[in-house]
Amino acid sequence: MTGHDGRLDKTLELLRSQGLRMTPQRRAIVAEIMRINGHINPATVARSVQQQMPGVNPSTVYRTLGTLERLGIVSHSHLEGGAEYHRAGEGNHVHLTCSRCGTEDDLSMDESRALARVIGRHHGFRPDLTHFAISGLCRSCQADI
Amino acid sequence: MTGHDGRLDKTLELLRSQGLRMTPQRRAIVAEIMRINGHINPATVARSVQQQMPGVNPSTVYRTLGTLERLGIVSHSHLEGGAEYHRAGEGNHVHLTCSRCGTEDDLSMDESRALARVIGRHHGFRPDLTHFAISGLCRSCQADI
DNA sequence: GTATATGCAAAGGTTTTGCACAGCC
DNA sequence: GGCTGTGCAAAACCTTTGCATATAC
Repeated sequence: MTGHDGRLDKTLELLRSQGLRMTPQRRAIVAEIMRINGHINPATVARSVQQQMPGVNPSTVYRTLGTLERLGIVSHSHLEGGAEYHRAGEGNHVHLTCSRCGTEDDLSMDESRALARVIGRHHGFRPDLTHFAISGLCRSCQADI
Repeated sequence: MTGHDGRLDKTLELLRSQGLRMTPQRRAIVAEIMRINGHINPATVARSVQQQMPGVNPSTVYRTLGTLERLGIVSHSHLEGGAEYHRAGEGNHVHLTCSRCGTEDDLSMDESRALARVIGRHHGFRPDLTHFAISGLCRSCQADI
């Protein structure tokens, strides 16, 4: 059980309670979004929805995602717009980026290993430290808020 | 001190040692890439370079990044091609994505907190668990390799 | 001189926006 | 009927590729 239906129903209810209209397109798009586990890619959602309901325009999907974000149902990370590179030799340690001031910091090798241990413990999941990037607030920005 | 110059010099030396040619454009692009801390976004690099050296074509930047990747100086993560959304309520736990089979898993709240503790310990950095996405290999894909 | 790097142009994909029309309430 | 949501079309942006030209060696 993944809880699709529960969260779908709750979302539709919220939309209605906000006076938003229940069009077939919106219903299909929201259902698809709630069906997905993990990351929600707009273009992918657009393709999936079009398979069961041809003629749904991609712009409708983007607008629906915008609406859901305004309501706090989803949020998005920009990921700076596309593919990203990082220096290869530095992949062994984890990058911390402050989302407020942009400062970059790194975890030491030991800290990175500790982190990988926590992640691997119960899942057997081996994180790729090369692809690690964690955003958050650095110490001084926390103090400023 | 961030070590721009050191890594820039080493990179240029490596390029030369590979018989690659030192054009002004390449020099400017590599310098910009080595100047950046954290993630390197091709389009952003293209814009920065064009500011100091107008007329540099974006395709040159992409090709330079490809060259650097072939030499092992940088590597890239696809990030699935663009902006991504996730359900807001679920931001509290960390997503694990298997880069081989695409399976998605999550850390429990407790595990997420343990992870945040490791990150915060020596840096005072408060990670934004909403924006967390870790790629790696799940247990069964590790076995397959 | 030759092999390589660049610019240019075209094409494919993603995302946004204005406008007219359709359809939910 | 009024207001919202949708489709369509156009445009902006990112990225890749082929080809002719320029240039580092």
